[in-house]
Amino acid sequence: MSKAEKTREYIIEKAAPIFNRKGYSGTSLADLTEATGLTKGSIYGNFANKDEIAIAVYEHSVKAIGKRLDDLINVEKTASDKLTAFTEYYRINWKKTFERGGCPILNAAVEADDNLPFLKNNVQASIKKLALKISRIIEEGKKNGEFKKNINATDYAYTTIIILEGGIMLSKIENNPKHLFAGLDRILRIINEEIKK
Amino acid sequence: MSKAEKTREYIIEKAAPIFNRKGYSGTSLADLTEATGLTKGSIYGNFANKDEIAIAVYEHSVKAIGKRLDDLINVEKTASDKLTAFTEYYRINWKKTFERGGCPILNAAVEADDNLPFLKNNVQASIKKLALKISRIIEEGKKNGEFKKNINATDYAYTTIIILEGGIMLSKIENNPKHLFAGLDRILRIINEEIKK
DNA sequence: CTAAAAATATACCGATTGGTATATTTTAAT
DNA sequence: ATTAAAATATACCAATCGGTATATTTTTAG
Repeated sequence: MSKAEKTREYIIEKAAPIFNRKGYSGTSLADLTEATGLTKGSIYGNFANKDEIAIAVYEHSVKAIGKRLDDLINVEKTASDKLTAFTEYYRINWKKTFERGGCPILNAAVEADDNLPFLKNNVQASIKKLALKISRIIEEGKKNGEFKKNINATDYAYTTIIILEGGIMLSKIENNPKHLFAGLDRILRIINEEIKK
Repeated sequence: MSKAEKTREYIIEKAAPIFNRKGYSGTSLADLTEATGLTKGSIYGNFANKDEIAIAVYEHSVKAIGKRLDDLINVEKTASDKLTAFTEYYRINWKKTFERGGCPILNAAVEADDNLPFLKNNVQASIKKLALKISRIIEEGKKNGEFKKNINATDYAYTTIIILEGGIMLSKIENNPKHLFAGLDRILRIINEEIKK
């Protein structure tokens, strides 16, 4: 890894929680020079403009969560346990997640939809990817006999995301994890009552 | 109503969709002078600063939705029909709502939690008010024998909000109402299967 | 160790930001 | 119709915005 590549990653890592907390419009380049200790010249030597930083930061944040989710999911054997592990991630990490500004997908989705066309495709793609991660587990459960065969895996994947993100939003603004936990409980209940055989 | 009061309301009405679409940080005073046709001097003659405009706009937006919800709910007799009417509001108005930037509560919650302390209390209060609106209907149903007596009305109210806002977020970024509709269906299913006797 | 290349810092740019003092116009009571 | 008060417009402010040309430093290949 060249020096510039290292610097690029360093900038992304330092910028990630700032963009996630303050949003794209709310984050200035002065915020980034302060957080990194670098100068504008150095940052713009590694990124063409602010948009490019925001995209790189968003992709980095989503990828990091995906990896941490996979680490938890992949140790489980059954589809049911994998879905439970998915919900456990948020039960375990809510505090750290909230400190870093909450769910990057939720934050970016709400800011980007009307306002940041350059980021919208990335957000849409990351949501599709997350839905695919969940629906694949459900399909796996259908195949190995754990789950009902006549259910729509994609629909349940999106229902899971809806409840998860709604719960994060509510818990974040109330500064209390109980709504998120209630959402996760609701997801598990749906799995037990509607998805499991 | 004095001239200034009229101007104040006029500014709020014109500013509301702009703040909702572009967010607080993303909305400039130039946006507001352009949308109103007024000058900065006139706007600042009616508001002390940008924060005060944002607060007034937020309160106006939430109040307007509350009123429209009440108009739909109050024509219904049973608690069950009132809750259905609540969900119907979003089925009917999703398009107009999306054009105006989506749900003000969701948007403000996501931007305010880390970033806009001056608005946070208002968002928290409006969510509590919405939860109360729903839980009162549920309590009404418990009293008149429609709903089970042993359920927690507040918990179900917050579950409703979680699913509603999660569905709005997803549908908005995908520009497709299906996720919102699926959320509303899920809310009605919960009412039928868990709340109704 | 040297020298070219790559990376970073300095110093600047015009435009825009939120905000204000003051001048002008409009409203409304007499 | 007159006039004081209220409302709005004009013209400005310093600070910050994203961005860049260029100088300096650091890295790295030979």
